[in-house]
Formats: sequence, structure tokens, C-alpha cells
Amino acid sequence: MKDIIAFKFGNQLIDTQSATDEISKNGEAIFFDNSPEALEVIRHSAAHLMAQAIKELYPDAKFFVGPVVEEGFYYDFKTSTKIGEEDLKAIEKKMAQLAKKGYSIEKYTISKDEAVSKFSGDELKQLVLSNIPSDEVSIYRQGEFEDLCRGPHLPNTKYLKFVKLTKIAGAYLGGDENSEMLTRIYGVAFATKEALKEHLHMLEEAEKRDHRKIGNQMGLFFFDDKVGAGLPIWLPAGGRLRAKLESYLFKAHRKRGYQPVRGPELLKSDLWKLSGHYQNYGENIYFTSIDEQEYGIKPMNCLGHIKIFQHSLHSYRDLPLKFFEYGVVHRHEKSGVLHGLFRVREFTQDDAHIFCREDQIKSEVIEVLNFVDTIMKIFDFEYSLEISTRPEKYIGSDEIWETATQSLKEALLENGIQFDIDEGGGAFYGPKIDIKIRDSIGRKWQCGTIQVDFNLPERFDITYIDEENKRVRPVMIHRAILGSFERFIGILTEHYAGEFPFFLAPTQIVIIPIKEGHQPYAQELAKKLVDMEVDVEIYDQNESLNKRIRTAEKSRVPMIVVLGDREVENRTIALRDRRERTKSNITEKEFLELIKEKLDEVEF
RNA sequence: GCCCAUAUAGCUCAGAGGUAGAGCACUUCCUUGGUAAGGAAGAGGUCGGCGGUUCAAGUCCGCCUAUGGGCUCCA
Repeated sequence: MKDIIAFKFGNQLIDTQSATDEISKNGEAIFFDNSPEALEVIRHSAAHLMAQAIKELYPDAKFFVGPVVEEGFYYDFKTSTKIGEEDLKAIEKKMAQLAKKGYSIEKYTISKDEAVSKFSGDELKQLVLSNIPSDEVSIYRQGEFEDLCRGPHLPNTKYLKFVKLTKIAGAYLGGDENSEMLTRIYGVAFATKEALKEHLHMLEEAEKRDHRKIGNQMGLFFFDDKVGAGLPIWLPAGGRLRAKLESYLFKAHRKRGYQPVRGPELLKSDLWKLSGHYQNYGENIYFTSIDEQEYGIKPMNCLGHIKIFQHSLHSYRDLPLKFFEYGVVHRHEKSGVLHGLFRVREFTQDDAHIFCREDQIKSEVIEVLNFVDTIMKIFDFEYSLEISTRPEKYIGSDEIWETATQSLKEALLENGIQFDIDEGGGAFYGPKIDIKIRDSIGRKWQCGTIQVDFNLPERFDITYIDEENKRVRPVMIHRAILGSFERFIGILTEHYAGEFPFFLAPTQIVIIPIKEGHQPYAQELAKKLVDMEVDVEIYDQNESLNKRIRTAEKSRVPMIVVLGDREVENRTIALRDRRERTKSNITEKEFLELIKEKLDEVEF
């Protein structure tokens, strides 16, 4: 029988130190294993153990908060010593020593006033205390080490045998950029050695899917410090992949009534001032000057589309009007946040603006959500939705924000769609629904977005003519399905580990003629495939057959066609499947039909 | 932008103050092979950049640039 380390009572985890007789009798026992509840307790105590170790190694260390997070735990602290990655090993070692000592973890309660004087020399703890509303606080003690904490904790440090410190990072005190920077150490802990090993192995495997690594291997894109940080350069293979994605998505938009339009890359600053971008988004915009006039390089495509709307008169009958553009935008992102294709300074959005009547908002939002869902299903993506509400910097009245936010919520609620709320995460001109997808190591990235905007229509005074021949203000819905091609292709790459589905793969078919005499057939076949808009490569290098097959396999190409005497003679092809490594012989005609089928079955 | 780390050949990486290395890729030649590496030879580097310490710096120090992990921000 495994040891009991806590109880679940109602929805709360209560440790053995805090459990009353009633709870230990009636609560659900949490055993020392790898259940989510047990791991929460284990990791919380692991954070304390780490703090204890740090305190012994760096006696002047002061601690802020040490919570359990999705990926494990961390503790924020400060010390006069510089701590680097190398030091993690020493801390881990110290932790192991302390764990072995088998300190029992004790809890006692004191008044907040007592706590304030107890931690009088510790400004970080004072800050933590000032954020605690109750008059009583609990202290956990293991050996010499004491920490202000509400628990839950393990009964003893002896359980903390399988802990790994994973990374060290700086973290602003309270997440505030203007506050001082503390040191943060992340770690994970498990109940068993196997679970820890498995977790670390999983991370290793996930790293192999990293789009930066695969993008490099497959020649999709690169960055060059002579060109500039955050400015991706697309190589031919990446270009082919991207062109296919763009083309499918283009048709998908046309089918849904979107009109292709295009705005200029830079617009006069006066216009950005009118929209509010200058005041609210200015630090992200690159400015330049032409003939002594200031221009801003567009960080968004909305102004161009608004101008297009303004260019002609619109009847209520025309609405909703949908303009779309693969808009290239530049945004000044802080240097520290750039990250492969996931966060860059130049990217292309699959952007559109829907101009509609107020009573059309809900149905339009739902239509966009369906569009998103269709695309995500094609790629087999799991995604989550988040509603982002009014940020600190914003334009427009509170009522307008309330109406806009409400319309988004209603659209989701009425369709029974689950969503989270990101308070203060909205765009400065309106609230939004963000579509988030996880990368290979579980980080969430915003891809698609749907934003309801009453403000820019007002600022630009755009109108349509209603049934009674009156001018009425339309509402704008800003939306992107993939978000940006850069980020989405990054996510796709990790999702498929570079093994893209046939219709997207940069090279879809590799043809391998066994010897020189088979080349004419290979070229003939390749030509037919190119006519079908399939990307083909012929591997006729002076290498052994095995070598060329190996190279093709390694390149993650979906289909390999081998041609030899038999195939030339019978007009057949020998097909090798990438995943199954199976071989099949079919006629050339059957093969071309198969390819056509594969392409036709893809429908955005 | 801030904290910590990293930067050596096209790629992956070794080299811890004393004459720059390996594997893969590339070029040439031999080999014409039926489903995951045939053989040989060759070419390729201002060791990210600038400055400093030293008789001597890829190696030590400083600054800059870029990259990675976080914080913050966002498609």
C-alpha cells in the first residue's frame, strides 16, 4: 500500500499536516504516486526543497513565490551571487542530500502581524504577505528551513527523490517589467524514477520536432544576422510549401465570398494617428520619412481595407462585405521575444476585414469560427479559444467595448463552444477571440483571431446606406484564420515533425531511376506530374540505389517512385510509402489517377 | 528591453594559452546498382564582430551582434 500524502475534500487538496479527523476519514486519500493531485503536492514540496537547498548554498537568498505550474514548479528568488546553468547541478545535489535526511515537513499557523515581524528583514516575503487577505498565515518548516506557504505539502522530504531542475531564467518581480528582476529556477518532480525518465525522454522527442531544426534540415527557411533579427528568409522548399498553403487558402476565401484586395506597405503617419495606432501601438511600428513626411510601415492591414471600403458608396444590401489580403506586416517586437518562425518582425497574415451591420455580427463571427474549424480539422489540430478583453491602452467608450465583448461571448455561448478569458489581452480597438494551438513542447501560440471593432469605423467615419436611405455606421470584424503563414507553418512543421501531408509537402514525389537508361521514363513521368502542379525531384545522382532511397526517406518526401527495367517495359511504377515502407507496383495510369485523387480530396 | 546561457567548415559537433579537427553534405574519378549509407581522391574556416590581457588567444577579459530558455508582449 502506498503512503497517503494528502486528501481531496470537495475540490480541495488538503495535506496531512492540515487535515482534520473528519477530512482524513471522509476525504479521498491521495497516495504517493504520479496522479495529477499527488504530483501537485510533490512538486510544491520540491519547490520548497529547492529553496532550502538554495538557502544553504547562498545564505543571503530571499524568496518570492514558488508555485506549481503546468510543466512542473519554479521558485523566484534573489541573491547577491550570480547563478548560472552550471549551478543547477550543485543545487540538485544539495536537494538530494536534504531529501535524504528525511526532514518531516511541519506546519504551524501564526497571525499575519507575527509573520510580518518574523520576516521583517525580507522585503520579498513582505510583498507576499501584503498580497494575502486573511489575518492568519501558515508556515511550513523542514529542518532549519521555514517558508510562508499555504501548502499543500508532503509529510516528509524523503519522498523527493526524483527531481530535476530544468531551466534557469530571469523573471520580473510580480511579472512587472518595471520591477526588479529575480532569478527563477524551473524543475519537475515525480513519484517514480520511471515517470521522471519518461518525462525527460518525451521532452527530448519533442525537441526533435522543433520547427527551427526541421526547417533547417528540410531547407524551408533561415535567418541571417546580416539581414536582421526576426526577418525570415524563405528557401525554395519553404517557398513551395508556402505557395501551396496560400493557394488552397485563397480558393477557400473566394468560395466564402471574400474579395481579394491589397493595401500599400506604408501609409502616412497622419492616418495612423487618426486610427489610434500611432498613440496606442506606436512602439511596434517602424517609421520612415519620405520628402519630409513621416510614414509608418504597416503593422496591420485594416487601414488599407478601410480605405477600400471608403472608396465607394455601399448599400446595406452589399453587407457583409469581406476584403481579404495576404498582408505583409512589420512589427517591432522586443529582441528577447523573437523565436524562430513563431515570433518574427516581418510576417504575412491571412487577414480579412468583414464590414457588416450590427445585427450581422453574431452570424459572421460564427461563420468565421466554422471556417477556422474546417481548416483546423484538415490539419488535425486541437485548438483552444480565448476571449481577450479590453487592454490598458484602448480607444472608444466603455459601452462600445461592453457591447463588442458581449457579442463575442454570445456567439460562443450560443454555439456551446468552450473558451477561456484573457483579461486585458484585447487589441486596442476591440476585444477578440483568439485561436490558440500548442507547439511540440506544449507552449500555446495564438494563430487565428476574430476581433469585433466599433471604433475604427467611427474614427474613419465610414457608413453604408440603409433601407431608409440613411447613413449608418458598419461594424468591422478583423479576422485571420491561420494568423500568419510564418507562425502557422512553424506550428505545422512541429505538428507533422516535417512529414507534411502529400498536398503540402515541399517535394511531393521523388523519382529514382535505377540506372541511366531509365532516365527518359523518369523525366516523362516528372513532366506529367509537374503539369498536375505536383513538385517532383528526380534523384539521378551518381550514387547507389540504396543511398538514393535512403536520402529520399531522410528528406521526408511522402512518395518515392523507383523505375527500372521492369517499369520501363510495362509502363508501371514501383511506389514506396514513406511511413509504411511498403512497396507496390501499379501502372503509370493508376499512379497518376491516385495522385489526382489525393489532390482532389483536399478541400479547404 | 531584462535575467541566464551559447556562437568553430554548408549541417551536426570535438578542440580548456603554444602550427584549426571529425562525420555528413559538396567537387572529381571509379562503380550502373531492384528498395535506408559502394569505393577513392579533393576542395572547404579572418574559430560571430570589435577591442583588451599575454612572448603567444578559437581558448582569458570587456563591449557589440545573433541565437536559445524564461520574464514581459503578441499573428
